[in-house]
Amino acid sequence: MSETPHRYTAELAGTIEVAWQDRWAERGTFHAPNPAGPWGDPQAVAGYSAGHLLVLDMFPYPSGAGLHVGHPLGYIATDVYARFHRMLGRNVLHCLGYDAFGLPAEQYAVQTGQHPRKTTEENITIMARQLRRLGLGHDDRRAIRTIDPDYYRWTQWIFLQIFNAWYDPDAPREDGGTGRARPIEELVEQYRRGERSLPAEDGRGWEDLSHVERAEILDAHRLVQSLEATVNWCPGLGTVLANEEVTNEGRSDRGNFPVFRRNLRQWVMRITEYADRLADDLDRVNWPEKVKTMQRNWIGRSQGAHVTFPLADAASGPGIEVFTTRPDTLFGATFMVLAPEHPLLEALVPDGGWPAGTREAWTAGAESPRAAVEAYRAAAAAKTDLERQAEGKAKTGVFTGGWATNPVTGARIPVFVADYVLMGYGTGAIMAVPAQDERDWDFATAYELPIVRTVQPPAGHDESTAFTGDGPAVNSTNDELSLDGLGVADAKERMTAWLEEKGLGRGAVTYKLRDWLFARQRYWGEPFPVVFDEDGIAYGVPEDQLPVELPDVPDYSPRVYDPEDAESEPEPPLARDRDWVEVELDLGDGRGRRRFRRDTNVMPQWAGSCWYYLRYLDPANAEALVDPENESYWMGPREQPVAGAPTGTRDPGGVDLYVGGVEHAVLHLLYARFWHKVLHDLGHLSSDEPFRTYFAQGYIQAPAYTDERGQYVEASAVEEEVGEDGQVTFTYAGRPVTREFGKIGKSLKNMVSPDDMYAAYGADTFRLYEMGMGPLEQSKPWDTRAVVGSQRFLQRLWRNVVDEETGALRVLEEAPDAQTARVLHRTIDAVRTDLGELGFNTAIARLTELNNALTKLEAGVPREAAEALVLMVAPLAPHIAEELWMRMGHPDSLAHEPFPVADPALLVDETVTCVVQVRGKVRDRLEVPSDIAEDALRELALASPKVQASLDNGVRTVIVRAPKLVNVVPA
RNA sequence: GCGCAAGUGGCGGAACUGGUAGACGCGCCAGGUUUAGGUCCUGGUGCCUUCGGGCGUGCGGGUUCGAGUCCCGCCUUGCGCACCA
Repeated sequence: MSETPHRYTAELAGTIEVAWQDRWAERGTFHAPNPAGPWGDPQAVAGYSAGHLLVLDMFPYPSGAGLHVGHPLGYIATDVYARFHRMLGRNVLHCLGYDAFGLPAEQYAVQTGQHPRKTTEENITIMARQLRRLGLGHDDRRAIRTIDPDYYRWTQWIFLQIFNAWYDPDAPREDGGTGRARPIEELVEQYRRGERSLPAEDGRGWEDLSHVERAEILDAHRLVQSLEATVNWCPGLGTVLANEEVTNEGRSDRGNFPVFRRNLRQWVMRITEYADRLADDLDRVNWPEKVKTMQRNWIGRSQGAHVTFPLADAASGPGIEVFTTRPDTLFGATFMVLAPEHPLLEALVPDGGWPAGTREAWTAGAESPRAAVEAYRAAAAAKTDLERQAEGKAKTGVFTGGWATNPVTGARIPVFVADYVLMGYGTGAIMAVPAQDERDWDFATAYELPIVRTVQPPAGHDESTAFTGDGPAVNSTNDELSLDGLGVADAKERMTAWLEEKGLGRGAVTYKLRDWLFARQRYWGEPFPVVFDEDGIAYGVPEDQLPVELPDVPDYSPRVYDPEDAESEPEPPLARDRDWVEVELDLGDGRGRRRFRRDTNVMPQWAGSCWYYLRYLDPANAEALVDPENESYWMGPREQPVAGAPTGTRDPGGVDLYVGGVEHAVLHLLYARFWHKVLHDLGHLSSDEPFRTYFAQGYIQAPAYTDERGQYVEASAVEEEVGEDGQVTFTYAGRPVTREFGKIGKSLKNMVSPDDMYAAYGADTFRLYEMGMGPLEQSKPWDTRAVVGSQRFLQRLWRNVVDEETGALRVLEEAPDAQTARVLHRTIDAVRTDLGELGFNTAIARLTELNNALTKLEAGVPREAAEALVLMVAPLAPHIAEELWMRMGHPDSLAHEPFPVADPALLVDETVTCVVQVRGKVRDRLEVPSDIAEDALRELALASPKVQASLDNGVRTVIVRAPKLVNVVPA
């Protein structure tokens, strides 16, 4: 390579980097002291004048393929931020553990025919080595792993907390709202004292009930329940999945297998109890609006009313209950629609032929309502979600033969069955108001149904369409009630009040959010800390018997099926281990040792990642999942609410900065918030949200190439050529290929490993390149060729301090000249601001300018400037900075050295360039004193010959913005 | 279809509350070091130009002394939601 022996090459960088990584580890440089718990060191904590900061990365899953250059992006960003704040005098907690249970780990193990623990641990070893080589300033004592019994013991403990809790919607909260989780014993106490009436009103008290009866009552209140429910069964994975894990196309998030609806008994977490708080508290956190919107959409809260429509022909009966967000349009409800799965259909359809008033279009050509409805239901049941979607928005349906009564008009209205109404939302039945709803309009026009406008559309509204906007109510009067003239909001209120008064309906809120299906019929996960007795009653395993360890089984593969086999049944691997399943335990309930059956499901991957950040705070604590003092120190609410929060909002506490990809916007971020709130309600946590500030990082994309068949070819073997005409072409093995940019990975054959970067450039160069590419939130293309720019920066920095020939120090023991001092302090000022705002790319640009300016100093670089530059580079490229700092005579690490502070006096230049414009176009530039008076500047500008030359007819106005701009407006 | 972002040199990207468009880097061009290539160093680099200047931030309008930035309409790309009553 180079003849100069002390040149900053990749080899030298590698030597320096590994040496510093060892020193940091030996010295425990990044150990953050805790105020309490097993590592409690209150004195050390008190030594931090500028407070504390908790920085967090999304919990990584150790993949079998190793890291690619996209993975470290966020880790580097949080590391730079953490190191910067450490230099500002804060006690910074930053670490990283491993989310190692779950489907991908298990699939990888099954593929390679090895035990998942073995492959997972090997993968962790590889990943830990790759990450260590990056030089992240992590507190390595806190590198927890979800698969360790010491960790999942607490995952199980949290499960039991949730299992042994119920949601009391009337309990006051300290934030002024009502509704919170409470220990189930408090519910038992209420029943025992008779403060709460028992469901069966047969005069018996709590003590008179059998243990089965009591269990039934309590189980119906628990925040984790075992329910017979419609679940997403995925034969290809051999397990059921949560709604969040099923894509819009009705396939599994992992593996893209078909998912079928089945009724099965499963564990369900009652996240819906928290729907309101999960939606409302988004106002209190500093997150990207986009992610907040995604969570709000997923929760899908809508305000409206439940209204009951009596059946027209039955003397009595329950009627049809609907949910509507537009009770104001009730006068315009001219028909009703039930979902094909609606349970009332059976009773509603009359025997015999079509009733009087049936139109030809309603019958689908069938002989009778029963035949028509049965055919329609069968057709709907046979359709997958994908097929329903493929049919677009064309409305189909048939008349049920049944009639209902519009409760406000008294009109007899037909009841249809149609698949545009979904059983899974609201009540599975709607009142159809074609005039004010596009879907109902489409159906009404297709089936010749009446349309009555009850909101007056504005002039110019297309009369062949529904009107869904605001306007005065019309045609909305009966003997007791008139909405006419009212706006939508007032009309809703009036109508809801009237319905409530008449007992026909009541205001209601519905949610799209469903309860969280929590069990997986797989092997590689946390066992449920639950056992069943011979009556099928579930008991939590006592705390002192945790963890329930995952047994080693000879056959850990899940039973998977033909992905299309909807009729297959889940079969958990743990069920095959009879010795484990059948167990004799003393639950400590005074009934002695009894025989039980263990739960053979395991928890979903989200379980371990729902709370890992809490364990980071106190990983060695054997008494509690986290010492309350540690939790409130690191995560407790702060004085100030987050930026942009509505006035009066209180800070919810939580992690100070969370960085990760937006793909977890709904899944992980929602589940973790839910668990956190439960633990908060039960008094275990002072914070009320897990992630106060969340930053969604962009992705690094890399070029991928396809050949003429559209197949991806190995990107690293593609050659680039610039033709005579300047056109760039790409070839692979001599044949032309087409370039695109996409996610880095095996499937696009465009892997770039950080290991290659360490070898070719060193970790500092790699870090600098990733941080300099552009804004953190943006996705941007990887370009290995461009990495050299970052290396040149570090080589110049090195040369500014160290003589390449001799290795001797080159810094001058004299003060910088005035100009250098100005550049230095302007850089300090800018870099401080940029690093605080995650503006790493602009910080690097400013540091590059300073570095280049110092390079040009013939005599050498003054120590003051060199040291400040090294300290400012330290968060970004820590190894070279430590090395130069040491060579400049400092024996201690610079990790806790104060970050340079700009001298305000040096931020103002003596002279500035003033731009002189004529009609907004630049005509001249003048060097002027920066404190020049407006009048003097005006004179100077008008005197400019270039300005005079472009003024023919004199001057109308002169706008002066001293000292930087003058704009002359000609007459 | 609805909603939200974003469109700036050959490329990644700068530009604070409207005030010098293109910081910094890649690439490219020229020169230097080197036996040569590469590395490295120095300088140049938006486009056009008759060398006066003209034109330039997706397109078309507008507000303003002055617009990448503000307003209106469109186009493109990306993301999210998608019969949610």
